[in-house]
Amino acid sequence: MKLDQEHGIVQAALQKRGCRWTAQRSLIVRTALATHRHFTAEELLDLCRAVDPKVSRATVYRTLAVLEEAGFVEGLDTGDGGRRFEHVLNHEHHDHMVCQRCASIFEFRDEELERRQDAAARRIGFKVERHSLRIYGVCRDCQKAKRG
Amino acid sequence: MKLDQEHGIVQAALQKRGCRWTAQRSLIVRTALATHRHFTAEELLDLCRAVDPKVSRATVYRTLAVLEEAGFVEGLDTGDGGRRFEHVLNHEHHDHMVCQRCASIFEFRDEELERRQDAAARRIGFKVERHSLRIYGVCRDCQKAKRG
DNA sequence: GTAGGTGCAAACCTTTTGCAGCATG
DNA sequence: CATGCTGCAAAAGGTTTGCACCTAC
Repeated sequence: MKLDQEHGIVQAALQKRGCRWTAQRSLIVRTALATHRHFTAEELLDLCRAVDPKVSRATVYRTLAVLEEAGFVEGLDTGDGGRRFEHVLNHEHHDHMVCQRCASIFEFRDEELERRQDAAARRIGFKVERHSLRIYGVCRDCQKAKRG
Repeated sequence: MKLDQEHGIVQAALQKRGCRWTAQRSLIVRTALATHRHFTAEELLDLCRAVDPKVSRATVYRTLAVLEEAGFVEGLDTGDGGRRFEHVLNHEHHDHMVCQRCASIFEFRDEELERRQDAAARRIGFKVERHSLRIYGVCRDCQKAKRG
């Protein structure tokens, strides 16, 4: 199963970084990988607690921080102050369009966009670590709904 | 003076929206317009209190929300959970590079970037209202500092 | 006069932290 | 068996809200 494989990759990577592999981390990682949505920390906590009710909130936050640092998870601000995460394993980098009406998130990618961002940074000697591009607006369905 | 003129534009626009023009709003708007930095709500509060010590925190937050809705102010997440604002009056749109070491913010603009974003949105029928592009990394000075 | 704005303080929400006990490597 | 992880609960930080009073229109 693909999930087990990914789970193994994360385990190996974290252990290589000197982290211990606990039952909680295993559960949190598995749950995060299995979630094909952009989740909040609280949502992830709930999902984990459905399996093991005594996982603590602090552990979820701490594990998310580790995963983010290791590059397996990426945080994105939703523009309204909220924070959501997505796992990026076997997920090539992409940007997001966020519908302001239904909160749907659409992913897209444009190579030329990436290149030009790098070029702009190079121009002022800025070393890029990551970037975040979000386009806010109204998705096709909500435009229709409004009219209809 | 340019500031007075801008202040007048904001006043007119807010009144047209049915808002009342109070001494507090006037002060908050003037202060925000005069600040040529990316400020937090708390910093704006402090600046206002330097003039009138009894301006309340709630009023600053409420006014910032109105200004943002009216398009005079734009919020940007700093990537570390923080939120900063900038006024966008007579300020053409630009994107930001945020140094993760010294927190400096560099503004840049690339027409082709804008065009390609619009094109990507059009492709899926998404109506763009605004966008936010932030590049995180290390600025030239901090790269030097690290080496030196 | 009335709807909207204000100040205060408390509530809220999300995230972080201190600490004592526990389990991994 | 030492160090890192966990759970708990409390603290922290930023933002919002309820309410009574005030004021622009």
